[in-house]
Amino acid sequence: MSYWLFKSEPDTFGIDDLKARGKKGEPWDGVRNYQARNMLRDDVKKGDLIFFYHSNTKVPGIVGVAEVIKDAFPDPTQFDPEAKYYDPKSSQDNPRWFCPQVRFKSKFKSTISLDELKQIPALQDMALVRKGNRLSVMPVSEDQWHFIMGMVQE
DNA sequence: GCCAACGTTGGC
DNA sequence: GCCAACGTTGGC
Repeated sequence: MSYWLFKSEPDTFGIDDLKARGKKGEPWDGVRNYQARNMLRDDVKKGDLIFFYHSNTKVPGIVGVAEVIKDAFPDPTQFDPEAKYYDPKSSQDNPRWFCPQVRFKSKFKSTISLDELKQIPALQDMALVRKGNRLSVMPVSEDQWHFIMGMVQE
């Protein structure tokens, strides 16, 4: 099993939105970056756990945990001319973008802020805390996962 | 809202 | 294949 961190803007789709989807979860669609795509398509697997990260908000940080309930499949929004994430260069025969299905697992009592994470020496290898990083999907090591879970308030 | 960082596009 | 122009991300 692997661990991940997925970013999302709470104004667009936050952890409460995922919670509201209930058991069936939500396709993690709209990712349009090749590095992130490759991870979603090749490495993110059913059963993996995800830190849900809120970006572009007052206090950016990890707000809870989600789980992958289905391996990635072609992202339907790339084929829909009406969709924000429509990609005219993609085709049904040769889809370019993929999304796994994810489901809400838990929400932390308080956000583990980016600011806090940056101050922890054990987490300096995380892409998240490195300057200029814009990846919206990134791997989290088992050690990092457990360390961060240890910061969660009861 | 600003802007640094970085990815993508397209002319050559 | 280079690289300038442009677009997007995301912290602040």
